[in-house]
Parts: sequence; structure tokens; C-alpha cells
Amino acid sequence: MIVTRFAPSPTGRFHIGVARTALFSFLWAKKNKGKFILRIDDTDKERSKKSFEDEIEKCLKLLGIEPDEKFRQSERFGRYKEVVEFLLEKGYAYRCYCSPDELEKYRENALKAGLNPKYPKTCRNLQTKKDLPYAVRFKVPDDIFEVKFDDIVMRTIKVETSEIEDFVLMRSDGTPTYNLASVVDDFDYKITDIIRGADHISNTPKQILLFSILGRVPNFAHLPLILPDEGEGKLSKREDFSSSIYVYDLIMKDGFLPEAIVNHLARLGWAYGDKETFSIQELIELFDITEVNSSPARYNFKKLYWLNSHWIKTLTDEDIFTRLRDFIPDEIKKTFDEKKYSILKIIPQIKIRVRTMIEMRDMVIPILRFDSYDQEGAKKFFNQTGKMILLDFKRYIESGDGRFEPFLKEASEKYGVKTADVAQTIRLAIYGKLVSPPLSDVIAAIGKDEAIKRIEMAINSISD
RNA sequence: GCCCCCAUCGUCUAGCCUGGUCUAGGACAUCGGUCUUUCAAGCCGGUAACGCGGGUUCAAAUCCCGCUGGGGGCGCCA
Repeated sequence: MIVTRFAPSPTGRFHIGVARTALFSFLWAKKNKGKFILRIDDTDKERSKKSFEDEIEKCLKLLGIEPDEKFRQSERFGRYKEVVEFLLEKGYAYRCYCSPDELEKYRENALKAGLNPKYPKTCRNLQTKKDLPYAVRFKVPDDIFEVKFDDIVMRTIKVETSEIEDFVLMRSDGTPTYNLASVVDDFDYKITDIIRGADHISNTPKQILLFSILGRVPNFAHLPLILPDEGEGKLSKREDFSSSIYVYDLIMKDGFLPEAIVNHLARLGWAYGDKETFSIQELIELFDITEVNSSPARYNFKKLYWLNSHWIKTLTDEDIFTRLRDFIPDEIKKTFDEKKYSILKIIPQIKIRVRTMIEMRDMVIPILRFDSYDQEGAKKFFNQTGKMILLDFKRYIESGDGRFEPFLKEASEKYGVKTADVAQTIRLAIYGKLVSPPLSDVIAAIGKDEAIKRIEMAINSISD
């Protein structure tokens, strides 16, 4: 059975980069009818926050990639200690009494001198225990020349053991480091395929050394990092990013559909022929980790917008209504619910005109409640001719003929204006903006009485 | 500085492993047209790429080497 895991550290917000790692792990497990485990990597007590952990789970749920199982590393400190004792006893690890300060100094100097700033193995061969605080370091074996592994995505990667330093397994405060905890957990939980970001490649040889001591080495798949839409550097390091990269904000504040985000993320580094749109079900069926690209991809907002408008069009009107409700301001939610039937009818006309749920909300609100006239529009259309047109139109719809087109032609000929301008005048009066769904649909949605009321209001707003 | 990874239109990619079918395909964006009561959507069409230099071969986007460029790592962070 394939067992994958997603192991975020709750030290920052959930952004699209980690979301993709989670997605790929989920898809690969589900495709193989395996298990997908969520592990919270909270060994860093200082930086870990419950709010970040909550956001991770909320976002996974929103995206529809929920784990089968979940645990925290902070719950397993006893187990890590046990493994450290074992490694110490067998001579795979040793106590290091160097102070962080001297080590830091050493590092700086090495970096300056252009050397690999590896730990100088000062305490590697100490025979006696000292009565001082100590960290536990892994003893990188001298008899192994290189560590080689076949990464599912990156292919063969080789590193000489001389490049690997005696890394810390346990800090002097007794807490485990990432490299230790991660390996112990992956081993204990029988993870078969470790799918994670390419920023972990350099940790892998260290971990493989540990895995071999424990007795089993899993498969690795390192996903190329997602680069920002524009500019340089890695996604997660950019706080100044122009648009949001946080999944929660993308969905709740910007109005993107989880379906679109998942679709876009899946297509970053992976393709299935010429197919562009994938539901999560299709992804589970078609996704293949062995076909993922090894080159980094750039996040593309333009494509996300397109994907979002695509997915909006595929939703049923009833579904859109439900989702849209979350974006409607509280003070008009009641009206929104009351007018459900009318809104449902105009949604088909709105959903082809918007790219996000926010844009959809903005197009629905003028139907629920008249706001104000577009300034430029009023300047252009609310003149004496406009007033006459509105007067005529008021009489026209009062007389009851539901059809709208004949009026446009009549008025156009009568006043010598373009039919488009006649329509714009009415649109402005009824909707307040120069852009709207087709007028006949808007009138049907707000109702004849309200339409007449708004026309009167417009007429009154035009001075003689 | 050292180590590792990567390199097809502006962007995401197909093709590369198993050289010839590639005058390099699709999508987004962009430009033009069409439709039209606004704005969209839809439909039709256009512009646009194998980073450079060496090999190997009858033949290279595809294989090899170098360069250049981009990315990542070098913590008692994960």
C-alpha cells in the first residue's frame, strides 16, 4: 500500500507552494488507494503556533484534500528520545558540548573563507562524558563514500558523504530536530513515498543514512519549487507579493473557487496531454507522480482567473447561490434569501461575465439594493433626451408588454440616438452602472414595480 | 565561496527516456475579426519558443561535454 504524508510546520501561513505539495501527496495516495497522513512538524516550540495549524486544516478541508490520519510531532518526544538513546548506545551518534556561540563564529569564518561551513567534529571522539549541556550529533560514517538515491522526480542524485556534516539530532534542551523527528515518524508510520519540496533535497542524504540504520529507506519525490508570478526568489520568502498567495485569502477574500486552485496547482509541473481542466476526481484518476516535471514552474494568476471563470461556469445555479451567500454583506443577506428565486434565474447571465465570486457579488448587489449612479454615465446619459427616453420607457413597461427590444428601436428612431445609447440610459437608471447583465434579465430579477420605482427616481434626478 | 537541481512561445506545458512522423502541438495572456442593448461569454484567425558553443550521428528539441542563465541548500529552522 502507498502511504504518503504531508508534513507542514505550523510556523507560517498556508500558501500555494505548500498547498501543491499537499495536493500531490494526497493525489498519489488516493490514486493508489493508499493512505494520506497529516503530520504537524511542531518541534520548534518557539515558532509554532496553533493558529497556523488551524489554518492548515481549514485550508485542506476547503481544497478537499483531507487526511486519513493526523498527528503532531510534539506528541512523540518520548519516542525520539528513545531512538537517540539507541543511536548513542550503538555508536551512531555522539554528544557535542560545543556552545552555539562558538559554532556560529566558526560558521561565519568558514563561509567567509569560501569553505563548506561543516561542523568541525570537535566532540566526535571524546571519550568521557562532561557535566555540561550537550546536543546529540549524528556520526556520519567514514566507510561510506557517497549516498545515492533515485528520486522519483529528480532522477539520480549523488552526494559524497564528505559533504555531509555531523548534523544535530537532539538539541541541548532535549527536543529533537527536524531531521531526527521526520525520519523516525516516516519510519514508524511506514511512509512509502515522501513527497515534498525540492528545498529538502540536501537533507535527503542525511535522512537516508538514518533510515538505513533503522532498516528501511522510503522513496523520495522532490517537487520543483513554485516561483512567484513575477520577480525573483522563492515564493514563501516574498512578503511583498502583489497578489495573495495564501490559500485562505484566495478563497475567502478574493473569491477563487477551491476547484480552480486545485486545478491550477496540479498543472504546475504536471500535464496530461492537452487537457487543461481537471476536477479533483479526474486528478485522482489521472495523476502520476512519476510524470512530474523536474523544472521549477511559475505561478500564473492570469491562468488562475481563467480557470476560475471556467469552474464558475460549470457549477449549478443552486450551488452558486449557496456559495455566493457567504460573500453577501450581512445587512442584505435577508433580501438575498428572499429573492432567491429571481437570483437563481439571473445567475446564468452573471456567471459568464465574472471571474471570481467577488465579481459575482458585485454584480448581484445592485439587484438587491440600488446604490448610486456611475458618475461618468450620468454625465453622458442623464440629459434632456435621456429624461424623455425614461419617461417613454416608464409608460412602456407600465403598459405590460414584457418584450424589451421593440422599445429600443422605437426610441432610437424617435430621438435619433443609437439603440445602444437608449439601452445605456435605461441601464444606468435601473442598475446604476454602465455594465450589467442584459437589461431584460435585470428587470425580471428586480421586478416590474421596483423597475418603475428606479426609473422614476432617475427621472427625478435629472434637472430640467 | 562550496554542494545539489533545472533549462521548449511572455507564462503553464506536449514532444526528450525509446534520435527521423517537429516547416515544434495545446492552453493562458496578447492582437485582429465575428456576434451584440453594455460588459462578458462563444466562435474564427494572427504574433510568439527548442539559451549559447562544441561534439556523437546519414539525421538532434531529443544523446554527451562545456558555458551562460535560473533555483535550492550550506542552523541546536523546518
